[in-house]
Amino acid sequence: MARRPRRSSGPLDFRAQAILRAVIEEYVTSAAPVSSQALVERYGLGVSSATVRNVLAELEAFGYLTHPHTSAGRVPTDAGYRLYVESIAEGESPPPVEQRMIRHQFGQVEYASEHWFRLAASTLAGLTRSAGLATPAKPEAARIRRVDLVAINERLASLILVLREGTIKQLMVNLPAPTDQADLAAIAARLDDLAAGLTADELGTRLGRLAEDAASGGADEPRTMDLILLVGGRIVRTLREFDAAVIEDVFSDGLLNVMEAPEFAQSDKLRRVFAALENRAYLGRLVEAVARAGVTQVFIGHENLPAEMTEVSLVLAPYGQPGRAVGVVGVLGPTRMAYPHAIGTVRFVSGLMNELVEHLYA
Amino acid sequence: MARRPRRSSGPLDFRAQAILRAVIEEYVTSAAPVSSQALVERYGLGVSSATVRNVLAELEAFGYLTHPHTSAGRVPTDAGYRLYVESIAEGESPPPVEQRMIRHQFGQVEYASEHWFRLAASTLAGLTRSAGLATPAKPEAARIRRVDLVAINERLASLILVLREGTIKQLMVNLPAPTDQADLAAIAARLDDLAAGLTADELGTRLGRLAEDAASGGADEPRTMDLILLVGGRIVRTLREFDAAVIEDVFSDGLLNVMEAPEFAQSDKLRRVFAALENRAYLGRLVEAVARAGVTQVFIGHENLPAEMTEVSLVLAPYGQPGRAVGVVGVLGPTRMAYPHAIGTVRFVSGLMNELVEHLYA
DNA sequence: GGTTAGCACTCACCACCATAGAGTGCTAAC
DNA sequence: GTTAGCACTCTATGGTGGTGAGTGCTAACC
Repeated sequence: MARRPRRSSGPLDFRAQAILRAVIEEYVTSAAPVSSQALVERYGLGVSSATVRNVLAELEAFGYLTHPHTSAGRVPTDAGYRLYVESIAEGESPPPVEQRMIRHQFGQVEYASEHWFRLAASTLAGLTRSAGLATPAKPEAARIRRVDLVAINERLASLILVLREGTIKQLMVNLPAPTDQADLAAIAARLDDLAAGLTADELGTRLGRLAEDAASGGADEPRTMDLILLVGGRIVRTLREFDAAVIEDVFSDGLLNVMEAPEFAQSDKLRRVFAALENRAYLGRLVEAVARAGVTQVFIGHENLPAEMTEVSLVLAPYGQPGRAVGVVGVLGPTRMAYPHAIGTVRFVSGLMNELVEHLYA
Repeated sequence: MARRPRRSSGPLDFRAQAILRAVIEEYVTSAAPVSSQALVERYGLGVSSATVRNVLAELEAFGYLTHPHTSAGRVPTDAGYRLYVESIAEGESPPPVEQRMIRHQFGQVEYASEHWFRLAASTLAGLTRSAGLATPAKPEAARIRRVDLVAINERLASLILVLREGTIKQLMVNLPAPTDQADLAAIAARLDDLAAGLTADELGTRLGRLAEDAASGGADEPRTMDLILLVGGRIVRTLREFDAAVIEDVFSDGLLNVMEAPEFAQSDKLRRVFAALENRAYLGRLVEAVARAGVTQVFIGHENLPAEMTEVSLVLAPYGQPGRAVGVVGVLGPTRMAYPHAIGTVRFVSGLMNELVEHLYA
């Protein structure tokens, strides 16, 4: 039931928007319902508390605010936060001093390694006092750069796949018959030739053809050929799994920051937040959505479908090169979050990651 | 202040021990202070509640039990749990059906991969309804099995180290001058020759000698030699770091199980448990102690020094081959834990991991 | 028309008290 | 050494009244 639009063409006049903004900013710092008087005192609104009350009632009618109970102040709803967030697009970037410090820290760290993503997560956590999240950049369809086989013992070998972006997959292969390092090296060389530059599907078809040739009496010894097909099959399967996996890993840091927020003083809420963070499947889906969309997104409270996440918000930004490899960085905090600061910080870090990733494709 | 030892030579007579055991077992299931009457009703003690009360008072004087307040039942102290744990050495292994199921699950999983340790952690978590922990087996001094270099772009290469046990280390190397894959392959081959089978220290001295030879006019082109020394140095450093790291990774699962325990209903306690689990440094130290000692150990409440951990207990068991590679599996739960079950389960899983690891050295 | 002072009303919060019940410690009898 | 019995202690529960914050509404004001 929409009601009395007033004074301006939009559903919400300018003053109402300013007051909504004030309520949110006050609530973000105080964590307590905001009264009309507090708004008049702390924000130069130039009207009396009675007038503010009228506007607050209006904002509540539109669904942007609520009331815990009759004699309490106002609290923003998810819709209120949403409206607010839409109005701040860019956010507040960290001050230049901090930007330099962060750049410096990234310079200190092993390039493109796990440490990189841990650092991104912990930087975000530190700057926003929320939980920081970071996922490695992942290509859409992995391409093989190098195949290697190392004998662990005569029935067990370690298969090493280097992908185009430098990531590595390793797995153990049980050998059907005792095989020494020399034989393995030969097989690895064949596979390296065969697979270099290919995706899972391309390698799959090429192996298929090879198998046909072999059946009609190819050049190779049958035992060698069997091994090539065996290991090749494993490679294809591993790559397919990797491609299918939404997001390989979500590094997180600073969960304790979130848990210290007063809204999680009741232990069941605390538990739910924790469960939300553990639920990597869902987190992965959000992350994927952001990676696909290619723009910074904010998920607020109930917009994050699972029940555990209704009291938290996420700010996620993609980085990397669309079509080649994309990762996501972001923060997770209580819905009562300093959005401009969070958005600005996440954008800055994603920009930084962007620059850094470029070198991988230079 | 020790007091009135009675009836038997030891500080605690047989009946007192039985009652202590009963208190603990009752408390473990009920999570509430145990009254003298509950003990008489549920455990066939053959005496009246008044007699039990006398014994309880005695046990309290010895420090094995406490009182939350005058009119409450008894609760075991850490010392009480300790005495109890000392008396159950072996613990209760899982029933054969479950043992078979677990073995089967391990069979389904990628050999010696990350999944292995995740599975160990989640199996332990599931069986004990606590948090499960597992660390990969880590050698005392890593030995190189294989060195490889893959060009990412002309100024950036991926350095791949395969260690003797099949674990892999990967790092990025910035190249001082543009270098193509062919040159890299040559350098990698030289390093592979040079480093195979060596530890960090051994490789370090060998590189030192090489540098001397080169200074006095060696066979190689100086640019090649520089690169070999550069990359060689990185290898030595990486290996040293790896050796120094107490424990590479602690996989954990089922933290939510622990958080659901009623003793963590207050959110600050919950937070502390969570902080304890996050504090990998300390967990690492305990794990290392167990790896060194080579036997299953139980850490109870205050015995786990940091303040966050005073309300949790750990059961940790080593696996692997002493002197070659050792890892640790275990569980973390509230001090009010079903110790016999936890100990038995942890021992079973560590035994299983032992068997599995043996294949790596077969 | 919008704005504002004033006031009645609502409701969470707190302190206070009384009661009930659980479980002990002690004493005296067995 | 054991036990029945009882006084005692302390928590937990629920009800009560007062306080204060903050609203919503009305009527006057500009």
